[in-house]
Amino acid sequence: METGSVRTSTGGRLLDAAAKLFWNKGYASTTTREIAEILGVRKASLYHHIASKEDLLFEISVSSLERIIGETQAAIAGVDDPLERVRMLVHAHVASMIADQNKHSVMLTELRALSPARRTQIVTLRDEYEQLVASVLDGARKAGALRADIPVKYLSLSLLNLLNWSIFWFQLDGELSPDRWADYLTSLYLGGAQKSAEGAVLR
Amino acid sequence: METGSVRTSTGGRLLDAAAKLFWNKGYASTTTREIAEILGVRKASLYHHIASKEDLLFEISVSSLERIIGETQAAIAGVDDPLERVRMLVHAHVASMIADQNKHSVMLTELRALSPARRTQIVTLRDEYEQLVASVLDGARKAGALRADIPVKYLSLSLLNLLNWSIFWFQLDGELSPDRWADYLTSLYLGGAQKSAEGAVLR
DNA sequence: GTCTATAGTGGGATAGAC
DNA sequence: GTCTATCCCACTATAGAC
Repeated sequence: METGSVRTSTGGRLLDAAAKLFWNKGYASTTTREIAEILGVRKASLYHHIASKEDLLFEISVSSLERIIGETQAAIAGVDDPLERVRMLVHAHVASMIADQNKHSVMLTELRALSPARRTQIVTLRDEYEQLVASVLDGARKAGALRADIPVKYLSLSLLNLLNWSIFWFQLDGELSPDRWADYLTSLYLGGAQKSAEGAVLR
Repeated sequence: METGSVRTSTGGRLLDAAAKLFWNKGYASTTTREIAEILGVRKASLYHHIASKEDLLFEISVSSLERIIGETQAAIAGVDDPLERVRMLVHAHVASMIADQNKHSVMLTELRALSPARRTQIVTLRDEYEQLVASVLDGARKAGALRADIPVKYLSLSLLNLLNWSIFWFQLDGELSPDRWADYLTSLYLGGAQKSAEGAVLR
């Protein structure tokens, strides 16, 4: 986790502070002064830890994606039942996303602000994750557990829409726990919203 | 449509040009000079048509929401069957969204950049639309067509996630037509991804 | 590792001629 | 309705002391 860069106290808090501001105000509208204020230092001091503001956005994006990829892979490792793999994936995605809500939101919405070279790196990581999701679904489809009349590509994009964009309204302090939301999502995604699906795959 | 403000040639193209740039680069990173360049004028000339850059973002958001509200209401008016109303809503939403892709994307992602007073106005319009969706779903649920084991609030948020965030990867020139995507979405949302749903509500 | 001070740039918006 | 010229401001990043 900490390999490759020194993480002092200020350095460690830097990413979280930046993610919070980038998410609340947007990357371009957040000033280095505001980030420094949260950390209790002057803005010039930031440049001892980073080379540029864009570094922060890049590291936030990488960190968010590596976490979600790692935790999702871990959750489905060793699980054989095709539909159970889907359930595990949904739960891991929701949990990881909510544990890292600011970073994840920023990664999803601020890709445009990165330089082309770094944007490519993030897109590659995203593709890697989308491939993981698609392969879980494709496995379930090949096992006869998922419908075959809609291309896996769109089954996959739909699940990602449901998963990713929950983050914009999900409130940790609300009445809904991450696990319960993951249950709703799984049941709805697999069983549908129709009456006949009532109780489907809800545990 | 044109009531309340004069829409000269430059004025009319202004919103579209701004929406395109705001979507490609983000609101904060788009300069008035770039907008002017597209229109073939100097940036000072923009201020004959608008009072501020923020005006553009506000008008884009209002225009996008009024369109989607209007077209969705029109699509379900006079339709009685509860599930058919859901289908109509999905088709109208997808069509309207894609016809106005830049504006709609900007409305969804740049809310933060508006001043509090104007943000409130946009949030009110969004709430109005979400109420419309929730009421269609609630009608179907009360008619016994939708499951009752998941609160309508979450049935509604899930459908909005599926609908709204398609816009970020949907390509009009791709192999998928808006109507076909709406069919997939309807079938998936109502019937689910499981094998047993195969062919569900697909026309 | 943090500070003060400032360089250097580019932004939104305005003045006033045409 | 568009232009040139410019104001004023805030930003990122750097220099160099401590």
